[in-house]
Amino acid sequence: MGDYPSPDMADVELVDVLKALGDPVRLRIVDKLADGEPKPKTLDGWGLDLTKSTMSHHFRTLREAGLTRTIVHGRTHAIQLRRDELDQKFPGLIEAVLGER
Amino acid sequence: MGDYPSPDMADVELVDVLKALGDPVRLRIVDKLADGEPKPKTLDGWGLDLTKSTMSHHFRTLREAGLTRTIVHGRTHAIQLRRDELDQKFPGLIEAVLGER
DNA sequence: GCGATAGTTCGATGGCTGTCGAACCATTCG
DNA sequence: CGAATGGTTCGACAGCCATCGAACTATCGC
Repeated sequence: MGDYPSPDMADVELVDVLKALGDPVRLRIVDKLADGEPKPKTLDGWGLDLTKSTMSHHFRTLREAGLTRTIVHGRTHAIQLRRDELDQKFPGLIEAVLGER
Repeated sequence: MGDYPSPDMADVELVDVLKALGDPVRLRIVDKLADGEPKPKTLDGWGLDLTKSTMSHHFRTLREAGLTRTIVHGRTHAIQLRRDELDQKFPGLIEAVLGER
């Protein structure tokens, strides 16, 4: 049973969010998720040259930190930024982090 | 020759700022610096039960990440958030991080 | 059912990092 | 000068973490 629980936003701590964002790979991933739409994990456009297992590790870290949710769809997974909830809990944070582009 | 160089804000990378903030001790320190005033490193009010050397390590990390500057004043040091520069380079970030209090 | 595909998990490895105590450095004050 | 004070630096240590390859799980399509 593939089960990919995201924490309740009430339990999400700012410091853990910041720690998750304080890695170049994960910051990049979050950046690609900026528009709020779910993106397949297989996306070529991550622009990252990493193994499947390493990507999986980062996806998990983001999810457990409360930044993303995983949407299972058959044998493929999509990942989505929890934009609304994050904006409510940490106003301005996501926007600031996605800043310049 | 006590020299405590802060990096040029132009060279400061967002991911390094986030990494520096992604630690409970340093997030706390930054929080205490919120008002922009220099605070003595000896401040009792940090609320942290750590050794001198450990505090020194965190102060250095914050400075090298571009978050703070050190002001030497005789044999005492003060630390100050680089609020204006940070606001200009990463609009909204500091405010979002200082959020709830 | 069987092969292929999407993804996770596990174990190993090397590097980074938070913490401490002790030694050291610089400045002030008597 | 000499002692006390504020801080840094160094070495050691333990725990964490990014990365990889290999093994495993589950689903789709023939």
